[in-house]
Amino acid sequence: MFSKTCEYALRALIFIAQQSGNGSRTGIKDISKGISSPEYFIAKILQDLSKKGFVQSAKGPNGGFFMDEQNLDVTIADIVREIDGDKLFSGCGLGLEQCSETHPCPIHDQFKSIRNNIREMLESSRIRMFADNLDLKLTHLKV
Amino acid sequence: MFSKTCEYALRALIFIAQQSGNGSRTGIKDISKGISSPEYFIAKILQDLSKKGFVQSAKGPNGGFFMDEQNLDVTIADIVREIDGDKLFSGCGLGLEQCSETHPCPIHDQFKSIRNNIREMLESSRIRMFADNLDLKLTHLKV
DNA sequence: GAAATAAAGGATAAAAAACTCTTTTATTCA
DNA sequence: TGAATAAAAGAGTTTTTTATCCTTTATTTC
Repeated sequence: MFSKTCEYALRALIFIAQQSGNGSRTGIKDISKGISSPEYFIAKILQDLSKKGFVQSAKGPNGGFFMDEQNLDVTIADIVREIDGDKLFSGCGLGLEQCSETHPCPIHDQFKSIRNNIREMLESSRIRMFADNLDLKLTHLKV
Repeated sequence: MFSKTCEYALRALIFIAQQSGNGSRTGIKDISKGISSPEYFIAKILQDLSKKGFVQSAKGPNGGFFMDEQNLDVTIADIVREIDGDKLFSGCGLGLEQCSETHPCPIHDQFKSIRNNIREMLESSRIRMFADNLDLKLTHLKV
C-alpha cells in the first residue's frame, strides 16, 4: 500500500508526536529504536520531512526532532501524498494513464469506491489522534 | 496498490480472456500491443502465469495464449495474491510484522475496514466479468 | 573559545523490481 | 523431413528503492 519510506515516515511522525507530548525533543537514535527502523535511513527521511515542514528539528546538545501544534494536525493523507505521490488516491488500479469515468479501465468502478474509502480514511486521520493510545501503550510501533 | 508486474498480469489476463471469447489464441506481440506493455516483460510474466495454471499456452504456428472456463472464473484476488503476496490483504499498514487485534499498530482499526473492502472487492471480481465490456469497447486496457 | 552533541548534506552501496536479449524446445504445415 | 512459428528457459542489464557512511554545519555547555 505504502512505500517503505512512507511506512517509516508515518511511524516516525507518530512516535515524535507522542514524545513531543511532554515537550521533549527526540534524537534519531531513539526514534530508530522506537520504531524499529534503520537509523541512517530514517535520518534521511526525517531530514526531508523537516525540510517540508512536517516536523521541527534542532541541532546540537538537547537537539532532536519535535512537533508543534500545526504539525500534529497534519493528516496521514498529507504525508502519504508528499512521499508516495497521489497515485494511491487517484491512480488507475491497472496502471493506465488514461483512465477516467468516460474512458475507464475494466476495474475502474470497483476501484473508485475503494480509493474513496482510502482517501476519506487517510484524510480524516491526524497524527495527533494516535499519540495518546501510543502513550498508553494500547498501540505500538516496533517490529 | 499493485506492483507493475501485477498490473500487467491483470491487464494481460483480461485481454486474453476477451480474445479467448471466440476461441482464438493470442500471441505475445498482440498482447503486448493490446495492453501497452513491454513485450519481453509481459512474456516473462505470462510464462510464469502459465506455469501456475492461470492461463493456457500452445507453442508453434497458431500457438499463443488462451483461457479455459476454469481460468475465466479465477478472481482478481487470486492473481494478486499469487504475484504480490497477501501483504495487501493482511499486512500491517505501517509495515509492522507484529500487528494484530491484540497488539495493534496505531492505525490498525482504520486499516482493517479498508483491507476488508479491498479483499471483498477483489474476491468478488472474476476475470470473466471484464471480458464483455472490453469486447464492447466500453472499457480499455491501453496506455 | 574549545569540546561535545546532533542534525544536514552529499556521496555511495546493496537489494529489489522492472525490463531485455539470446538460445532452446515444441508444434505445425508444406 | 525441413522450414517456419511461437512459447519456454536462462542469462543478462537497467532503473528504482532501500540503506549506509562520512563530512559539514549549527548549537549548547563548560
